[in-house]
Amino acid sequence: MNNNPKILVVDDEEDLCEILKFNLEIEGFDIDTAYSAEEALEMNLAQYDLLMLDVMMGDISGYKMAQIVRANPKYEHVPIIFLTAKDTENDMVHGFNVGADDYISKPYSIREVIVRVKALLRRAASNSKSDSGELIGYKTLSIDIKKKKTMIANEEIQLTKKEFEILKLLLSHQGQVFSRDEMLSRIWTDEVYVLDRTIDVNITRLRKKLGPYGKNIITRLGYGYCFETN
Amino acid sequence: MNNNPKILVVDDEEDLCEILKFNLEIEGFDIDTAYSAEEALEMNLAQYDLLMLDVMMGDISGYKMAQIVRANPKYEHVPIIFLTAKDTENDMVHGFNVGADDYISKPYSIREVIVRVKALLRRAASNSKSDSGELIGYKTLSIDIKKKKTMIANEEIQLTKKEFEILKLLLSHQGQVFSRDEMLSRIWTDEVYVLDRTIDVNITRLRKKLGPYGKNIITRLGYGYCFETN
DNA sequence: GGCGATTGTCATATATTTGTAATATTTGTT
DNA sequence: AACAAATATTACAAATATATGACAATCGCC
Repeated sequence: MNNNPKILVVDDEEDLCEILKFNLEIEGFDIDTAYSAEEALEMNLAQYDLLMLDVMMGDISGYKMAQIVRANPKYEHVPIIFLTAKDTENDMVHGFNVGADDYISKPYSIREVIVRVKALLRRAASNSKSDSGELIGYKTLSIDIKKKKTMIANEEIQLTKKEFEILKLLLSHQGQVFSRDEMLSRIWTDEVYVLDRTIDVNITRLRKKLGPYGKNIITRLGYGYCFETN
Repeated sequence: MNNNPKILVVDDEEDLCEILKFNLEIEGFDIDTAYSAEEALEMNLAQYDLLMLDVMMGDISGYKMAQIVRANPKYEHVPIIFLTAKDTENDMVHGFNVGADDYISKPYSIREVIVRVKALLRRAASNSKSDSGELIGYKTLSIDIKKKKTMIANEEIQLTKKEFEILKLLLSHQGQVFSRDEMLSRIWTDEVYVLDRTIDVNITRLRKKLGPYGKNIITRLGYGYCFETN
């Protein structure tokens, strides 16, 4: 498992998908492709750091897809870039109105796409602490995202990957409740199918290792878990 | 003091500054202007939600200014948009490389500028606000949707899932009456069939937990329940 | 391929929520 | 005030949800 940004490219012109995939992978991104909005909407979109949508596609246009994505609380935060041949001002305005973060009209150069993708990811990352590589913490508990290290008052705590990922998620959104499904889609890769109860077990393990801070991971019965700051 | 986003426009063509100022203020932004990078750099840039920089300016170009801004930890997070007549791919790439979040080349339409500004602010805001979940409330009673938390004057009230969902429904439509059937279809899953009387029982429980605010959940005989603001 | 660490599953124990039914109270109407 | 209809309350049982320990499967690494 690596930490490259994951991008989903959705375009019904398979050649264009491949060209983008090829070039963006050179830049160090992980690219998945879908050849229709329908196909894309069946995927777990929360796993991506960015969606690149073609506007003109079969039954569901890129605009329509963006609206669907933005209406789903699970996905609404994922940045969206439109790629399109349409180049009137109205189209662009419409694109932004359905929630685009950027809008690139064809013919576009690959370099333009790359720098715009990077700029968007840079901003998205700098604002969501979780990816910034900075320290996240609460009182004497802190985690270092880049070093994958967990400390309690200068003592290092050995967490496994899953434990660390769960703590990272909860700690970087203190107070926010995450359902088991949400945690599964954010932390587990989608090829893997595991039971809800797996979360419970990992939470138990995490709590045990966190000692006194274990109490801060609280159960919202019927909803999920959160890290509570008291 | 209001809460409009504050934007600084830096351009040595005073007319262009004024045009932007005029149009963006119509959209509800607070605009300050500076006619050179030197002038802008003497201001407290941290107060702004966005910097709009012309690339071609006197002694210090927009690019140079962006580099200076980005190098200062106090300002580095402020989003930057370049406005420019330069329109070669290299210029654009350079703009992004010095830390731009967007790059708009002249001739640009005011509408394009406006939607791009909005998109950028939307993203910048959505990420910083994302942890302080949606709050709904009445007087000292408030609920946090993301945290699934209920507070009365800084005291947390422990509600069960059904109680919380009922309160959320009533509180987010204050004054509106919901029939038992409506509440059943909104809060209970389709597969489950429960008696109308179940609602009554849950309402009773909720009222008890809400203490003084229990009185605000009132019964419309023959119709249902609502949260009354008195 | 084998070893140790990690991770998932299951079985079981425990805790909490929720629905129902029986009973009491309120409300609107006459 | 009396009555019927609607709602409130209470207690209990059933249904759900979670916690945890033990074991099995899997992964990563040499």
